[in-house]
Amino acid sequence: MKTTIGDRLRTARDNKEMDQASLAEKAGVVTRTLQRWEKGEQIPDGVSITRLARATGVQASWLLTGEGEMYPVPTRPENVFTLPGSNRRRVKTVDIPLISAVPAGKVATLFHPDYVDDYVTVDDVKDAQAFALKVKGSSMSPRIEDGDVVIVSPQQEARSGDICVVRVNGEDTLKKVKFEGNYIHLIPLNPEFDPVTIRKRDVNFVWKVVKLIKEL
Amino acid sequence: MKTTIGDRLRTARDNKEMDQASLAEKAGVVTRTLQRWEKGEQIPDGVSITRLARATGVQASWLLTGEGEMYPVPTRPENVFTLPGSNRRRVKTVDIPLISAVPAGKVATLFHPDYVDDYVTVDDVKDAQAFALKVKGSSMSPRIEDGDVVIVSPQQEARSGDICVVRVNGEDTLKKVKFEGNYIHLIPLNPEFDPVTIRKRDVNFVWKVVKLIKEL
DNA sequence: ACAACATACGACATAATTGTCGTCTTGTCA
DNA sequence: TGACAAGACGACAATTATGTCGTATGTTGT
Repeated sequence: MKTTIGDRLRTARDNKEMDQASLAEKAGVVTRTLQRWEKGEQIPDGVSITRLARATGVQASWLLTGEGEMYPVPTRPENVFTLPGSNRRRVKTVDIPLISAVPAGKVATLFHPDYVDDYVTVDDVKDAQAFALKVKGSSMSPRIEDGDVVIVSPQQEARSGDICVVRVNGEDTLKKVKFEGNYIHLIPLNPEFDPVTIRKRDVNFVWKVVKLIKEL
Repeated sequence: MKTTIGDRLRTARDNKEMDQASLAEKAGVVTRTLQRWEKGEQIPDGVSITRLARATGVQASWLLTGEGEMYPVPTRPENVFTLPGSNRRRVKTVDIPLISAVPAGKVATLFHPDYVDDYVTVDDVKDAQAFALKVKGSSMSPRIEDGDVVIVSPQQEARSGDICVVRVNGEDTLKKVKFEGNYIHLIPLNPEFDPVTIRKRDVNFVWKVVKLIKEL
């Protein structure tokens, strides 16, 4: 069952609970034209598609292809502004969702509003999928402690010696990792805890920690 | 400078190093039509836009609006997921000067452009006089290490047990402080260093550290 | 200079889309 | 029941996009 642009347009309009007349007006066309689009009799041009996407709140690419996200993921706006002072320079900051608990399943779920508690603003994080986590437990103490916030960049490849968030058999830990063949060593910084060696196939993910924020 | 669909289409084609003829063929139109699109004389219909986006590898929504990412972000395939609206709330952020060296004299001097190397953006710092410092030395290791950035809030009163930037007889150190009568104990976290006890009148200032940012 | 190529654009016919008008159906509510 | 709103759709003219010429410009390599 493949959907057409017309079907998707209809869905988008229904979701917004708009009638044909008002959507057509926002798209800058008459009702009859919108009907022909919804019926698939004719194909809207690019400008109209843009207006339709805006008016219905869906993503233009979804309207066109049916692929990708129907509604935009909660965006993290870039706050770009100029700072005062003689050595003015542009600073690019990013808002990153702070997630209380990493739910089972997909990474994308993380950005679900239910899981996003808050946002933290940081400089210099390239990864659009980066997010923040509050640390629980003291296995990385004293360097990283309970309540600290770590910024995780799932797109960056983790290497031996990096501090990472690792999920093993459904359980999440924060450890220094060391790769060795098919095994991964998880090394707590806290000498009171012992290193653990696990098989790579038991690991659900290894996410590199790129920044640490500690409130004192 | 606002770009049009035509401009973006041209950019996308150039980036792919395709000539008009081959892109036009992939879009299912003749060269002349592609030229009119690039020149902005006419507007392609939805199906053509989809084909153009596919052929050039850019995102359809970028082609249409110029907003969002030009090229799709490398995402894990399992990430595709539809999200409802967000309950995002805005957080107030502050830009704080990052200072390389604390000069002698008043706090206000710190904000002189000559001393400001950079700015860091953080949430939740109430103190308008707050500033950031790069840590040198390892007396607070392993919790705070060389190269970490600390946010200092001179307006907050330091109490026993707080980690502070202390200037004693013109020298700056980062230590845990303990007040006791007319004396202050400066306690490094690093056990290799010894605690120091000094008289209060030898202390130029004690600034409380409210946040620590560590790049990994 | 010459050929080969990519690009640019005018002119005109054809095809597609859109606006306008009218009519029809369906469901809702007083 | 009648009035009304939302939607559906046919017909025709107006508008816009496209295809198919032809021709012109600039660049590259021989």
